[in-house]
Amino acid sequence: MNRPKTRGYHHGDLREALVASGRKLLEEKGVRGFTLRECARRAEVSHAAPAHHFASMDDLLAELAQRGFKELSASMTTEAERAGGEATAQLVGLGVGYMAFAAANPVLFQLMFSREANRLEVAEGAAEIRRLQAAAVDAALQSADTQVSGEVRQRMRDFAWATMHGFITLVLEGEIGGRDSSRGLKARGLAALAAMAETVVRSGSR
Amino acid sequence: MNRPKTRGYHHGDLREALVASGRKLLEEKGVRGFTLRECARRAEVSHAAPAHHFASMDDLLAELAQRGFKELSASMTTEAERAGGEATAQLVGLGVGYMAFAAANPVLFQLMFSREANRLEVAEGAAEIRRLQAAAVDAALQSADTQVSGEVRQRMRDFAWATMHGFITLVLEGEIGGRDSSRGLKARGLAALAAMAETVVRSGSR
DNA sequence: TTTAGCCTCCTTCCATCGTCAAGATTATCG
DNA sequence: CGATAATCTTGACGATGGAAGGAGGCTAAA
Repeated sequence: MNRPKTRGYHHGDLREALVASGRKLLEEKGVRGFTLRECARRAEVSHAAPAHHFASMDDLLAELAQRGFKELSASMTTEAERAGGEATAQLVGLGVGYMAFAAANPVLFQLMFSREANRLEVAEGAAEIRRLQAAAVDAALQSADTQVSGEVRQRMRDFAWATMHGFITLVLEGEIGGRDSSRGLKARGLAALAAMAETVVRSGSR
Repeated sequence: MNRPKTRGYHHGDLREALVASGRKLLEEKGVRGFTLRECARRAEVSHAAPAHHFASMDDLLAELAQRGFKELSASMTTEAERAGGEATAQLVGLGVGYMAFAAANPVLFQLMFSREANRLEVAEGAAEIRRLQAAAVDAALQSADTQVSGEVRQRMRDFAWATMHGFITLVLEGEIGGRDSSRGLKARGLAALAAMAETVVRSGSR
């Protein structure tokens, strides 16, 4: 073993080390190439050590997904604040934060929204995203100062989320903007978000 | 072995049998639970037999994805024809076919659009979908009898695909309509598609 | 300070997996 | 009929996730 002598038998903070190495490994190898043993290897620990911190590999993945959702909502609120106070601008801003996170963590994003990581704690993170999104849609609808039925509001929430989720998903899968520059892709994403926001407010002023 | 005596040492059509059992297995166990050996087991064949028909497991998955794309485009064109001749109706119809296929084959759909199955033949299938989609968007734009720039047309293609892909994706991941009835969900999907189509034609009449 | 108990980590073991190599069996075609 | 190719089986290898039990180090009570 060539592990640093500064640490002895005990690692100190293996749990965090596993989360860190796991996250890197995930982006490198993809969900299917992810391996608990390689994870332990990178933390310079035996292959059975992780069991004391995560009952199974899926537990580690769930933890990664859960933290991912926290980062995702942070990225969304950050971009929304930067976008200013107007309702549609905020809605677009949320989408920008959403896409920025996904682009920076493609595999983690895929994992977060894969049915296989659908535990309770993870679903909680997704619910927070839904709340952010719904609130922004509702605000945009209200800014168009016409009352709108509960059903239309629900439909616009669906629609708004679907558009922003679908666009970035297709980008990550290589279906949109294969040989496009990052700059050009961002513009296309913004255009999709703008079309989405416009449709939302228009449905409220009718 | 209780394999039918009608077949001896040779299977007869192992390739097709593997494709069939593989497809079932995929939906049952998910992408991560998919196993080449279990696949061979269900075809009542030794664990190494598949190697003569598929060089690796990914080859089998690629074949499944490729066939999936053929079915997907068939489902889309079928629904589009049923939708009648109007351009926006056709656009919505394509989306209905898209969602119907995805709902009927959730895991396969996920596989088809996962970056891991991104071989040349599979990408060809995805390109066909893109073509269908793009043609319908262009037709809808043209029906709004105003000329539109190439860039706007591209953006509307993005937008339209993103909306329909995003909606069904979120449904499959359990993020939309968790405890909703199938009927209700279909209505929500149609509403999203309608909002999308309306936005497309509106961008053409301005 | 000593010591008992607990937490962390390691080693070993098992069943399973994908893939490869070699042998057995059948089909095909000259 | 006989040889060649295609197909399938058996057996093996390295790697994986997980379980079991032992060893090392920490902490708190005595």
